[in-house]
Amino acid sequence: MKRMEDRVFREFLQKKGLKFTKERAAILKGVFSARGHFDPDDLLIKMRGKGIRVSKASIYRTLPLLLESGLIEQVLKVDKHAHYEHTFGRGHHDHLICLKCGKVIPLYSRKLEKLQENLCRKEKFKCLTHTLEIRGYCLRCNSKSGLS
Amino acid sequence: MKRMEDRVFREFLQKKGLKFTKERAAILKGVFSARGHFDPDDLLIKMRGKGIRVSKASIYRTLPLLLESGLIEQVLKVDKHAHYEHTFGRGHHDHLICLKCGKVIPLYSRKLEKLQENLCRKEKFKCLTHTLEIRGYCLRCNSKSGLS
DNA sequence: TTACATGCAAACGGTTTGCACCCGG
DNA sequence: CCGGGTGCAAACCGTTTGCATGTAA
Repeated sequence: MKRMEDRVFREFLQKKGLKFTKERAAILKGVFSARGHFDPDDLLIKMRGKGIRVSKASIYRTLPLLLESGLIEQVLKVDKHAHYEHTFGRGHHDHLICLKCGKVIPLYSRKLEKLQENLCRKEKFKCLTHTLEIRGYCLRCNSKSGLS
Repeated sequence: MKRMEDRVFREFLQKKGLKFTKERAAILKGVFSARGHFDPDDLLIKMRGKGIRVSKASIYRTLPLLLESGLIEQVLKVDKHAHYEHTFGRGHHDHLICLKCGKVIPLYSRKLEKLQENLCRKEKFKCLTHTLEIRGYCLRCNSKSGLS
């Protein structure tokens, strides 16, 4: 009774000429038994608690692979290496971020802001600020390269 | 010919019983002469380049004040201390994050997703993924406390 | 005059890396 | 058998902090 995500990951690794080791299998299992968010350390502690021994390094090396394979998403990147921009006298806006050239394109949509407000109201959540980052390829990079 | 943001910052500091030092004035000026994004180190280097001497520590201590005063916004918090969640077999969703209790409430809106797609199309941006984080107070925390 | 601020350098802490050994294909 | 993987511990590096000194109000 193999789990679906096992197959996905295995095939992803195979395609890249990488190996499906028992450590990677264990990490995958740990990730998928997490109920909500986790950070690498959470994961390590939880696995240790279950008597599974993997190194912190392996976790750090495996998570990007899971990310790349689409099995997990990165959320809530907090605190470290902060970037800022001054907004006084300018409006709030969100960002389109090109994954190839790193260009950051500001984006503002009144409709988008309104919609977010409505959603918060529906959840009875008092919204103070928000950050929207859309990642992908800008026109220039998208046309330049055949594919990702 | 004092700049508007000087006044705003000065008043903000005064209200908190803090001082408007020449270093803080210099940092403010540096921040407002930045064209786009910057990180603390960018700022330091740029200021050094102009012969302005402030310590890295002062920059790190001043940016949160500027943030709190509403003069700048934090964007693109990258890389460090990453959080993940597995998404395979579950849908993509965004997050409401309570600044008091830290609770994370998943949020999904088809309308929101669609709108983002449209905006990208308009910008000729090939969207791959996005992250939306709305920060504020959850129902429980918002009603519990008098004010922010 | 007296908190509060500054600069410096050391400490912190999450993440990455070098290396010797291990193992999946 | 071999190229990639692992664990360990050290290195990294952005950020924070302790402390002696400086200064705005």
